[in-house]
Amino acid sequence: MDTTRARAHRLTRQRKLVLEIIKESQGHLDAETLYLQAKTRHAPISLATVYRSLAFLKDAGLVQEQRLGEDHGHFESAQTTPHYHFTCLSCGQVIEFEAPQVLELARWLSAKKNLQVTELNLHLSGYCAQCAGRSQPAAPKTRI
Amino acid sequence: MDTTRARAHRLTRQRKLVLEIIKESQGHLDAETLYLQAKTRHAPISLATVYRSLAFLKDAGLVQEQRLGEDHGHFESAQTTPHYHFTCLSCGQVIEFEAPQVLELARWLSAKKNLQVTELNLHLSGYCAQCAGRSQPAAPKTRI
DNA sequence: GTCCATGCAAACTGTTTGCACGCGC
DNA sequence: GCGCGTGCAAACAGTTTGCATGGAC
Repeated sequence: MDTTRARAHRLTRQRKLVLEIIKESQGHLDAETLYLQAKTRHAPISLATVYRSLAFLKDAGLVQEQRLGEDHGHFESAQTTPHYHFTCLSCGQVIEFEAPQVLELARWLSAKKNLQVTELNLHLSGYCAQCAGRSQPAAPKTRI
Repeated sequence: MDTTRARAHRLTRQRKLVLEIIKESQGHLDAETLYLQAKTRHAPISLATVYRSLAFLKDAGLVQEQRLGEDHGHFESAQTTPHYHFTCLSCGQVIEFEAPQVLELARWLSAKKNLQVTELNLHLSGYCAQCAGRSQPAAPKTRI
């Protein structure tokens, strides 16, 4: 009945572990990698629990999920400064960058079309400085 | 040996059909919907062929794939003017919009970090004008 | 002691693939 | 008629879920 009543959540070893690994890695882990990293540590954890913990932490606003052009999700520690991602199609490295213009754009759109924007996802891909130097196989159909 | 030699591609009924449906729909179909629409027409086609045709057409630059925050892909006819998408989390409608600033942003980033950007994906979600009017269940954790 | 969280395995969704047949060229 | 495209079903990856047990509070 009382929907405002906070549910009793438990801070288990596994949840702490998942959050810890994400924070330490500083990167963009997928669930599988996270699971494997957890295994290399002593802690026993199952893949299902990794997913459940991630869902929990995401819901709590402690981690964020990203879709970096792959068919599976990547997770990173929630940050205060919004930032975006560039993925190199050749070497796979992910570069983070800030771009305040994006928020302006969101506000502009918000006002123009009267939308309430709650999520924003900007993802670029292409070739990083190093990889662009090497000869690309044919013209990498530049669509932009 | 001759990598520049064009492969002989065939324009089969199924491929024509897939392209036709995408063009007519004007929308953002996923493979399943596309498959069902094809079935309602006379044409016999399998889901596997839908995927294969989409891959083919995508490769040919005739259709583009979008990830609209869902766990599955959406496809639309390739357009000359770049545009982006907003998905309403409440009613599910997809709103397209143009935003030249985005390309400027990409160029800016390209120059600043010396990247070669070939793909750009900007996706917003939140609540549309109609849905934002109705009372939302609690504060829709606005992260932006 | 109560209940939520976990582990396991099975289910599930979206997508891809191997192989034999069919059909565009 | 050659060889690519198709259909079918099975395989696949990532993710979710049912149920019995375990552990946080």
